[in-house]
Parts: sequence; structure tokens; C-alpha cells
Amino acid sequence: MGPAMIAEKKKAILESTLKLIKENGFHGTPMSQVAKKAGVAAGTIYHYFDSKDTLIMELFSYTQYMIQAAMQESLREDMDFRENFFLRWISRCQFYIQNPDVLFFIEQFVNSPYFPRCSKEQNEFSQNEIIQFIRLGHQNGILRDLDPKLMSIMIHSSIMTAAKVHLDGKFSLAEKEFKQLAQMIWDSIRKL
Amino acid sequence: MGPAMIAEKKKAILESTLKLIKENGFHGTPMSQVAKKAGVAAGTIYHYFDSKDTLIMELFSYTQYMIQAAMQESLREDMDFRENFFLRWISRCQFYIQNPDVLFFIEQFVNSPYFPRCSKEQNEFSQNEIIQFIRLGHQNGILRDLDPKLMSIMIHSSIMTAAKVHLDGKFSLAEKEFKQLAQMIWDSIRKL
Amino acid sequence: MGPAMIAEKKKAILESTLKLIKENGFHGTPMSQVAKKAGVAAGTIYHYFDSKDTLIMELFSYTQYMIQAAMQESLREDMDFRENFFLRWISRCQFYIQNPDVLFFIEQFVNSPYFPRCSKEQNEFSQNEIIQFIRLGHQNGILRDLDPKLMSIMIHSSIMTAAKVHLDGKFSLAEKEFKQLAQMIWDSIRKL
Amino acid sequence: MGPAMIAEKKKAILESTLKLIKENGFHGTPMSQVAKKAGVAAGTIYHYFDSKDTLIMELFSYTQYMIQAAMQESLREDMDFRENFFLRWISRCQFYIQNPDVLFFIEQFVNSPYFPRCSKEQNEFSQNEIIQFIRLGHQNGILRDLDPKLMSIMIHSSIMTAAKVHLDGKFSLAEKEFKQLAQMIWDSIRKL
DNA sequence: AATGAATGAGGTTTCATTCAT
DNA sequence: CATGAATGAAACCTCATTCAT
Repeated sequence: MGPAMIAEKKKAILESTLKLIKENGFHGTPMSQVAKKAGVAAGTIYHYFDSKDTLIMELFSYTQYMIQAAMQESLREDMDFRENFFLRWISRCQFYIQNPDVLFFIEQFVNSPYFPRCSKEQNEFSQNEIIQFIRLGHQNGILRDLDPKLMSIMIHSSIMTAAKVHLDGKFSLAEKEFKQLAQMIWDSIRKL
Repeated sequence: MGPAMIAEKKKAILESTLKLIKENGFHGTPMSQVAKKAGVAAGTIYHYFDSKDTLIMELFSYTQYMIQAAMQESLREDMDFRENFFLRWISRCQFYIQNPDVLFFIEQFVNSPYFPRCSKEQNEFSQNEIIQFIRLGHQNGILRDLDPKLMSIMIHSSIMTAAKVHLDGKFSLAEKEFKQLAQMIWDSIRKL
Repeated sequence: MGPAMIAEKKKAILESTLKLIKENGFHGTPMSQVAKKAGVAAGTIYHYFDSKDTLIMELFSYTQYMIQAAMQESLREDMDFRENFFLRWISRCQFYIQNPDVLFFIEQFVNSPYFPRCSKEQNEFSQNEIIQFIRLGHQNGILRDLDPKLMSIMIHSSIMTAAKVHLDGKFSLAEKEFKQLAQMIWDSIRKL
Repeated sequence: MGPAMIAEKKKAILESTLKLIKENGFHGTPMSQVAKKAGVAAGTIYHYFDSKDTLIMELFSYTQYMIQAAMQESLREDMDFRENFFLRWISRCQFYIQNPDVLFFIEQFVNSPYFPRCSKEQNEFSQNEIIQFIRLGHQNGILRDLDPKLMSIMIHSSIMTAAKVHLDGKFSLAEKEFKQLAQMIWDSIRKL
């Protein structure tokens, strides 16, 4: 079930949690606040989620679906591999910039004790599309000889880091800088 | 005051907190457990730290000093720029691998609401040495034309990501892989 | 909102606090004991009061309402000024004797750092009725020329002191002694 | 042993406690703060006092001695009974005004659970001189027929109340008002 | 005598969760 | 389904007191 089919209230709870965790961290986000922001009673949350842990675990799935959905929109088939890579790198970076709550939630989540409890599928779900793309690059002899999963992790890390830098406000990245960064990453993965 | 001069008990508290946060996160690390692991009474912690927040903020400083100290040891002057970069990249990666508590604490810290409360000096402290090194590369026309701070953040992100991948146990990186990764990052920052 | 409309549990908490503070002082009245005596869980207190301080501040308001309500009952219009004064003096004194918790709480409260935090209205609320009465006495040329607020404070002090003496058990004041004391105060405020 | 013979440090501790209790109440006056203000180590307090309770009990004795000493200075024998009363009433009121710490400490103390633990002598000590004076007034047929202890308590209460009003800043009492108030109390105790 | 780091019981408060309505 | 008052375990923190120096 994708986000489109999620009950109105359940979605409100997820979105509220997302925002609150970005602002206050796991630590500073009590269920009572989630309820308030979502406009539901505290008890209502427990109709949709067994516990706070469950809510957070499902929120991770929810963000992974969001990302995947957003990425599928931006794909186009009528370009060469390099152009495709640039499009993907920049699209994903812009997705995080437009959804900073998602970015900061994921960063907190993957570094928390929650993450190891995810199933393998869960935690690779939103990466699969990148991995497939890398495999294609390998088959065509374009990319360096490095495990696709590892390559995907390194790429993804560069995307999130760039988005965080931009959101921090320290370096406001314009199109030029995005291209520069994508170029850097491209040069790091392609065969020279 | 560097870590070397920190009172025995204060250090025990810092180290215990570091380990517990790695294992259980901020959330799952009550002061009572810190006290227990450090072998002191709960109240003693408050002799050294005003509050849990203060403890965590100081722990970040403490890790930055550790990193800086470790890095200074590994520096050598008798090599060219490229070799120097490889040495630095791999040394720092190995430091994190040998100190996973530090790595996971920092990852949690920089993505939490604590981080924005650090002074500018604090949060750039352990990066200064990399930034200086990048400036040198710019002066010698070796590196791409990109803001040194931004470049340093991207490099550091690659280091932490590699270390995390190794520690996750998914990909056990041997010397060959470290060199491969360092080569990738090198190709992303140097002028081609 | 007067005490009559206060939720059952809120009232139980206020009354329990009142009794415990009389017996053990602010200091010796932990929230856990309040909860126990009120028959609620510790956390429930925080449903009704933000903090212990808030509870104590509201308890003061609560006592002021109690006093005002009790005093309004005892007023009669069919008597001359002097008789009216006696009735009021003795009624209030008897109120404190019948409600020693209120008396001792107020004495502790007004001499504590809490009192200066009351609004002007709060801390004069239960005195207003006396002040009005004194103004009437001034208009009719019966009372000495002294600021009504000051006079009211002096009168109220005499009432509380008399009640405390009686409750101490050192001097059990019977009707005769109450009249004697009221007479003394009367002679101190009237024009001779 | 009067205050004159108290060891320097012991006195510093008593005086510091007095000031802190006035400002923050019993509740808000930890031993650590007392130590700091007195310029001694926390442990040192326990050389002079068995416990915090003991410190507070002794502080009450200390204030009683202070009052008695101050009152003895102000007495003069060359005046009639009424003048003598005025002098005493006003002197004591002014003592409290000049020593607000003493006033507020005593008010808090006598309404706290500490007070009932005082010996009879302790808690009547500073009143004895007033009581003797009242007895003299009875023998000479000047005063109303009321138990001297009760009369003394009522008088003392009027003094403290007047001093508190003045210190509150609500009514700044000048000589005229002090005389007016003393006159009121005089009219309440003398035979009319 | 004096120190102050250390203690740990116990204080206030929070918050995930339940359940009667 | 939804509510939100109520719960109580457990969190953070305080502070009277001790004791090695």
C-alpha cells in the first residue's frame, strides 16, 4: 500500500511525526505532541500504530515510498547514461531539499537503533532503482568495477550530504553547483 | 583542555556515554545507565556536567579532540599531494573503524537538534586540517575549483560512509577496497 | 470559576495538598504523597497543574475563594456597625479555627517567596469585603483616620493570631475571650 | 552563649542562612548555597551543626538572642508606662524593619513544622520581657484584664505585621504612622 | 579544623500507553 | 472509530550528608 491509499488520519499522524522529529529529534517528540499536531486524540494513534516504535518504523517505510514515487516521476528514457545519471543525482538531491523533513528523519533513523531492525528489503527498497541503474552502467562498461550496492551507498551519501549543506544555509547551491557536484560524483564512478 | 588532562571520572563518564549512545541512541541512554557503566553514583555526573544536554555537547567536543589528536599522529611530510590525500583519507577511515563509538555518536549528533547549538568553531574544529590541505591543493592547481569547506564536507561524508559500510559487516573492506574508494574520491576532487 | 465547579479530582488534589502542607510544610510535602492522599496517580496531578509551584499558587486562590464564600454566608444586614464588626471578626476567626489547614497554609504562603508572585487582585481578593466595610465606617465617622488597607491588614492579622493561639491549645478561647479580643480590636480602630 | 561569642565561621553560616531563607525560603536554600555564601566548604557546616534541621533550630535561637539584645539597648527607665509602651512597640518594629531577614525568617519558622519542636523556653524567650512589662501594667491597674501571654502575642503580632507592611513598600510608614499604630494598640490593651 | 568530591535516596516531572465512555 | 483523562514506571536532577585527604 502506497501513501496514496493511507487513511487520512494515519497520514496526518505520519506527517506530523515527520515534522516534529525533524525539529526536535526522536527524543523531543512525545506522542502527545504528535497527536496535537495531527489533530487527533492521543489514543487514536494507537488505532493505527501498535506503539511509538511501530510508528517510527512505519514512518521510515513511508518515506521510502515517497522517495520512490518521486523518483519514478522524474525518470526519462530518451537520454544517454551520463545525462541520466546527472538527472537522477540532481532530482534526488532536489527531492530532499524540497522535503527536508524526510531528509533529516532518514538521517536520524539510519543512525539510530531502529535501523538495524528493518528488514533487508525495507532498507534497500529505495536504493534498488539506483542499483539497477548501476548494473546497467557496468554491463555497458561505463562504470568502474565496484560492487553496485557499495557504489549506490556512496552515491546516496553524496546526495544527502549535498542536500544538507544546501539546507544548512551555509552554501546556497544553485544549478551550477549542483552540476559541479554531480560531475564530481560522476567522475568518481565512471571509468576514466 | 584536551582529553589528556580530563579528570579520571569525567573521562569515564564521557567514554561510558559514548558507548551507550552507540548501542542505544540518545533516547535509550538514561543517566542512571551512564553512571552505572562509568562506575560512579548518578549524582556524580552532575558534578562534572550541568545536565544531560551539557554532557552530550561536551561529548561532541571530546570526540573532535580525539579525532584531531589521532590525525596529527598519522601525518607525514615526505610524500606528494596525492599520496598525502590517500594517507589522510584512509587514516581517518581507519580511525572511525577502530572507534565505532565515535563514528556513530557523531552521526547521531550532527543530525540531531543538538548540533545547531554548537559554536561555529566547535563544529568546524576537526575539519580545519582537511580544509588547509585542500587549500594547498588549490594553490598548486591540483584540485578542482570548488569551495574548500564544501569539498571538505563531501570528502568527510565519503569517509564516514565507507567506515559505516565496513562496520555494518555487509562489505568487509580490505586494503584493496579502501584504496579503490580513496581513488574514487581522489578522482572526484582533482582536476582531470 | 469558584471551588464549587472544580473537577472532583482537582479538588481532591487541592484538599490533600492543603492538609499535607499544614502537617509537613511546603518542604515536607512531596507530590507523591499528595497523589497518594488524593487517591490519584502521580502523573494525574500534572493533568490539572503545570507544576508543584502552580499547584501551590492555585491552592492560595482556592483558599481565598473558600474564605470569601464562607464570609458571605455569615453576613447580616440588620445590625449596627459595631455589632457588624464583632460578627465579622468572630466569624472569620471561627472560620480559621474550623479550617486550620487553610489558616496554616495561608500563613506559610504569605511568608514564602510564592506570595510576591501573586497578582495584586489575588492577594487582596479576600480582603476587599473588609476594606469596603472599613470605608463605610469612615464615611459614618465611626473609625479612626487610617488608610483602609492598612487597617484591614492589622485587623486580619489580629484574627489569624487569635485563631492560631486557640488552635495551639495554649489558650482555649471560649465565647467570652473571643468577645474580649474583638472588643480590643474594636477599641483600636474606632474613634474614642 | 550569646551571638558575641559565636565562632566567626559559625556566625557566617548563620547569617548566610538567614539571608538565603528570606530570599528563597527553606525550600530554596540548599546547604551548598549556604556554604558558598558563608565562604566555607559544605562539609564545614557539619562541624558546627549536626544537620540542616539543627542549623535552622539554632538559627531561631540566634534570632531570639539578637532581638533580646537589641531590645535591652533601647530600654529606658525614666518614663511613664504609656511612653514606655510606645518606645518598646516602635523600637521592636524598627528592629524588624532594620533586620528584615530576621523578620521573614521568624515568620516562616513559627509557621513551619520546626516551631513545635522548640522548647517552651526557646519559643517564649524573646517575649519574656514584654510579658514582664505587661504584668507591671496589670499590677498598676493600667491594662485590661487579659492573660499576659495572650496579650503579648497579640502585641507582637501587631508589631510584625506593621513591619511587614512597611517592608512590602505598599505603605511607607513614617514616624507619624508608627505613632498612630502604637496608639491603636495602646488603646486596645489599656483600660478605657 | 577544613575541604569538596562523591554519594544515593528521593524529589519533580514526563510520557508511552490504556480504557471507560 | 475516536476520545482524552488517567496511569505509573522511569526519566532527569537535587541536595543533605559523608569521608578521605
